[in-house]
Amino acid sequence: MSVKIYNTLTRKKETFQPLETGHIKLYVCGITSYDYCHIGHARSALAFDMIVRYFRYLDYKVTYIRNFTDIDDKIIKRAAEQNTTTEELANRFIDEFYVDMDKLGVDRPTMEPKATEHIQEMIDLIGELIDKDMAYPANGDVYYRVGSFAGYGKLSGRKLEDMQAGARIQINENKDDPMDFVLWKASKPGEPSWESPWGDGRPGWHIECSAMSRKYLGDTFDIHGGGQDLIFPHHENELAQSEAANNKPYVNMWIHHGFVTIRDEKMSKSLGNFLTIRDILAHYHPEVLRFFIFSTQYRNPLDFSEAAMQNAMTGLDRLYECLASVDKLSGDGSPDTKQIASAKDITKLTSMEERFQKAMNNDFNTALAQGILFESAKAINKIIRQLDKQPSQKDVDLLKDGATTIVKLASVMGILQEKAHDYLAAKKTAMLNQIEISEEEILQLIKERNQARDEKNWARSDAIRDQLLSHNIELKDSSAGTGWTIKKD
RNA sequence: GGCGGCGUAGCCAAGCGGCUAAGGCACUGGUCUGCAAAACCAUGAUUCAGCGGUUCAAAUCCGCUCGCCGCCUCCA
Repeated sequence: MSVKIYNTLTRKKETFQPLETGHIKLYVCGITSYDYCHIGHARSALAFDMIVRYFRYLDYKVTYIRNFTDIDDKIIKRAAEQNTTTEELANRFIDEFYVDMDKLGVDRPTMEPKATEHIQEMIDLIGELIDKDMAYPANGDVYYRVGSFAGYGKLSGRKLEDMQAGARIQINENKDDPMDFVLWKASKPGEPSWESPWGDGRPGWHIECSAMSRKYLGDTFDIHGGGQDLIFPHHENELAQSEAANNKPYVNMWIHHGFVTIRDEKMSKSLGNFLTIRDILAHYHPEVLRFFIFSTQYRNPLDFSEAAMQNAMTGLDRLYECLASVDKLSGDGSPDTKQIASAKDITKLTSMEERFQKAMNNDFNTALAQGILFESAKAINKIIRQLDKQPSQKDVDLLKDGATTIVKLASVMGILQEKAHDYLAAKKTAMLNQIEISEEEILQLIKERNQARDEKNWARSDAIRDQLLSHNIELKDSSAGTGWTIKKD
């Protein structure tokens, strides 16, 4: 089985084959750090976290580089507004980024280079481009000569003429051609700057990724990723710079994920319709956000809403409830009892991993993968419900193996990673804090109600249940006793 | 204006030429229960925005129309 990935460059799903057998080299554009991260950033981090986890699950070695842009116009502007340095501001929000990532359980990439720590590599790269006449200095700036690179536009599928026709490009008299883009910017007084052969200045945005990816992954590497909004101009320009400098293909496979939208509009800082990661985590368990994000295939738009988050939470709870009920199975089964699981349910469970891989191999179809988890949980619930007091060894093994496999597969998406009991208990505690009744009171009332039930005093029993219901507490009677949960709206 | 994507049950969402169109949420009926809840079982699209075409066969390929979204400027 091989992994198929949609490649932006060819606009097709292709069978993925790393350049070096068993070792995947991946570069992803990280954040520009000048503010808190929003859910769109979370989707990016989580999408590639999932992709890397899946490759590692398949036993690939993955070298994963994700950069920080810690110098650019917006950082300079924001630092000036806040009366601080670009360095302090950028580092502060890198720290905040890690706070969010750690809460979300995002694995750290292999390396996270910062732009400001690779100025020399960028100057070297720009120098090579000038030597090849692919770039030219002008009044302290350096520009890339777009017209000299034959492949310009191949990633974003644009023709140079079309771009010029509808272009909204600022007039800049330093440029030979309006489409040329900046590699090095002369600094204005007071701005952070670095020495260069062309005078004091700072790098343009696109050159940093070309320089850092080359340093850590080489001239040509397997996968380059980012959001769909980076295709043009950022990735188009990176490709132009790197291929012109190295005379080699830059990247084999380009992966671009879709946006998070709100009311079907792109969430972005410029539109102001964004929610930060910490806004969400204040109200939802991190796994709920992960579950929500993976409920749609990574390339499709994902519309954020409270209803969608509630939906995700209900689904996640259901899976945890299933795992918890398997955990409750005590001891070993009996070798003498007959197995009651149906052939169909046995197949559902034993084929789970194979079906999961098939889904994931098809361009990381996490939506389908979640469906497979639900089908498996359903089969488990069904078997448990039919179980005798002395369950058969075969059934117990099937259930425990099924639950173990669910947890293992879910780990690719970073969900179901808590002990089911702990997750459900923590949830209960969190919910208790929102209502005006203590657990002791609840348990006392349940005790009273069970006494009433023993006396068949149904009026009293129902009154207590209604009383608890007025506090949003729902009761669950079972042979094992009476449990309770917080009612969903 | 140029380029790209999407339109599948009440909502979310798989499916990418051929098994009864996954799965989740919601709804309804049943089993269970003193009654409930949870769980389980069952039910829901003769049909995939519309219209044509290709094919023995199309939600899936092609064309046109309608609607929505994104990129073309910093943006995950």
